[in-house]
Amino acid sequence: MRDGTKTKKLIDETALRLFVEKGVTETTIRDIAAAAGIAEGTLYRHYASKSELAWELFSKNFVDLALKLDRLQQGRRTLRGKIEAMISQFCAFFDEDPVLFSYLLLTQHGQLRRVTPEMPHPVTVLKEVIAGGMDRGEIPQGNSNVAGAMVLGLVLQVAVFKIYGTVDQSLASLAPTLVGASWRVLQG
Amino acid sequence: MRDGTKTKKLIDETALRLFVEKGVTETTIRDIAAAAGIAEGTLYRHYASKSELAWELFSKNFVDLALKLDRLQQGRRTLRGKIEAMISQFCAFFDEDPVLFSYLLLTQHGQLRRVTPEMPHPVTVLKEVIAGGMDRGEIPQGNSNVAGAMVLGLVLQVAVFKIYGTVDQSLASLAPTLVGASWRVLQG
Amino acid sequence: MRDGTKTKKLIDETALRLFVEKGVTETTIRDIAAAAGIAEGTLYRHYASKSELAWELFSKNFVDLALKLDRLQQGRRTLRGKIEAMISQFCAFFDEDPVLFSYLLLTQHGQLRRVTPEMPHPVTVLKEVIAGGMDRGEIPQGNSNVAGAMVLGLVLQVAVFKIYGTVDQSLASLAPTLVGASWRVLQG
Amino acid sequence: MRDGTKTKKLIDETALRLFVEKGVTETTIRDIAAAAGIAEGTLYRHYASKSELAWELFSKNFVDLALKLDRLQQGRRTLRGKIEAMISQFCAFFDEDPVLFSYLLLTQHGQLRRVTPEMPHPVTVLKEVIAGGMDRGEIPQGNSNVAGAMVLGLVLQVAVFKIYGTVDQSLASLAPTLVGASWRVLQG
DNA sequence: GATGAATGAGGTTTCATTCAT
DNA sequence: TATGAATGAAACCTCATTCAT
Repeated sequence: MRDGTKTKKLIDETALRLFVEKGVTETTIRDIAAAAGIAEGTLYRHYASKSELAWELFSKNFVDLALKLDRLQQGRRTLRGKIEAMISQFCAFFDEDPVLFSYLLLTQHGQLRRVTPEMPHPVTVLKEVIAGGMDRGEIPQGNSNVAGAMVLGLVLQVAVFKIYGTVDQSLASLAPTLVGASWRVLQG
Repeated sequence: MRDGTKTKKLIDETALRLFVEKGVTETTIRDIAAAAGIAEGTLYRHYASKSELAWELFSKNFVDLALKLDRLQQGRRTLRGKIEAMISQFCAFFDEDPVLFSYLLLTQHGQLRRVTPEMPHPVTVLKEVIAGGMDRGEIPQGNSNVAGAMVLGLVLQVAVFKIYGTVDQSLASLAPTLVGASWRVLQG
Repeated sequence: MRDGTKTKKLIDETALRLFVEKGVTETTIRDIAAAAGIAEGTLYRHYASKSELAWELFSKNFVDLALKLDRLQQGRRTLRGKIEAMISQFCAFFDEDPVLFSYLLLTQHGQLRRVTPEMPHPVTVLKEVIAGGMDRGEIPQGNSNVAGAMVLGLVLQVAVFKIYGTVDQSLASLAPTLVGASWRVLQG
Repeated sequence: MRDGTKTKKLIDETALRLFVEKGVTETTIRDIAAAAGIAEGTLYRHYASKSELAWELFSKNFVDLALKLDRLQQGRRTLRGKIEAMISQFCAFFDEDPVLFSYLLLTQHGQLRRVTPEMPHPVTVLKEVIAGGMDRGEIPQGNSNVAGAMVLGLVLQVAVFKIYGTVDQSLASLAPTLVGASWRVLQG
């Protein structure tokens, strides 16, 4: 019997690439099928609809990232250590699979409406790590939502510039800079 | 003589609001016409196409922002002053017209492909301001693209959190925090 | 401006004819549009979907028939008179617009699931007329549902045979026969 | 040796039930396979196509009914006896397998186009029985097609009401009523 | 016989745009 | 300038059927 797993993986990779290249709405089922070398109907054996495909691609990896970051954070004691671990690993993940991270970054606003509060969320992880640091007196007290947003934005915007080619170094090589800057931001 | 200017303004406001609420692709000409209380065909008296409408709404305001920021920056001597002026005015603009800024922020990745290098660009302004500060020795030398990205991201992500309701203060009230954090970031 | 009323009427007539000729599911939007000489999209200016079209064609005429029968029935005093009026007029209606009645008869089981109890219903009219006759002692007491079914079936099956060509007289010419038979049925 | 007969029976029963519940066109091969717990492809080991399945289910049972009715009719001398035997047995059959009879009744108009004149047909049996009665002077002369339609409709519509729940007695318990009414109808 | 992934033709529907009024 | 019915290309999706296992 033919093995569906391989086909599904092919669909995932192809769709991800096209979604990043042209945007989700601009990518048609035909595009994906043609690029993957499968029939249009085949896609529907694996996903109920195009938006389900876009959503699964987003949410699976989004949750996955949150869980990974959380695990990393838990491996360190201090806020500085946690920030260091999360940022440098984020950079490493990004460099490993830039297409995936482009997808997560560029389509976030389209998909984020569907994220439920129960889903593990990278932003929540970061926010709570920072709040913990404030509680332990490692950094001054402050609004952890705002602090989280600033650290997050600082890192993500550099990633966006990398995607657009405005920045050309690898993210990993910029990790120390990002960690340093984040740390200084938190000294508010 | 029927006053086309009023109709155009109505279209602009309605489209902007719907684009933010549902996304550009998800908003149909019919939606806009219905919400504005005009006929579908009328829209084409004022814009050549839907994407022209989306683009004009984006580019006009985007360039306008760049020019405003540039004027502000020119009114100050020091990098610190320039940063202060730009960030606090950005916050004020945002608070004045959150819908417009939501549009600029949330649809940026869709429209940015069409931005030409000649167009005045907020990012360029910021980058050059920072480069100037480095040249004048006000902050340590470094990669001004990366530094610009970090400052930009820090501010914009707080704005995004404000849009999503994660942060609830006015941006203006957060301006000093943002300026302080930006300044510390630049001490790389 | 173009007048949509004419187009809608054209759609109605064409769809009705094709639905009868080939069945609702077997008739495609393309078929209807081609036969009516309009674009496929045009149909959707007048009906939200194909099934909405099929349903409106059914329910409007179904309710209409019920109301007409009820009005006829109210014009007569006795059960015999009411039955006479309803059956002979039903036959006249049928002869006038056999396509419409074929549609009502042949698609009834597909559409009947959507009929709500509040909708005026030919069967209800008939049943209540018969129940009234029983109450007034014009015919023996009995189960008015069963009696209604028998009278209804007797008339409709002849109509069905007429549609299939098994019977070739006009229904109007058979009306006296149907009235007589119905009356004898009710002497249960 | 795997027993294909069992699978076929399973398909038949499942398909029949679903065809009645949702209609033939509205039931997919997938529906049937899922409900029967078999693979989609398996169905094609037993039937050449879906419409073949629907047709066999219809025609086999339709012809079967015609033959049974004919045998019953032949066992009686008088028209009254023949009518009595056919109607009461029809009621018994219906009560035994309401799903099957629902299928025959509700899908008849879809399948009837495919019935050939050579096929034994319940309507033909009934018509000829009535014609015989007229010939023997048991009932007044008349149009046997019309008379057949009336008797048929009278019985079938009660069955339809039973299917829809408007009538709740068993058909068998209504058989005497139906026979009596039919007999009175034939006194035209 | 049985499986179920894959096919692809064809269906329904959407929607930016045009054009007669 | 404004209208809104009409267009038609193209999107998404369904599903009977095939075929490699």
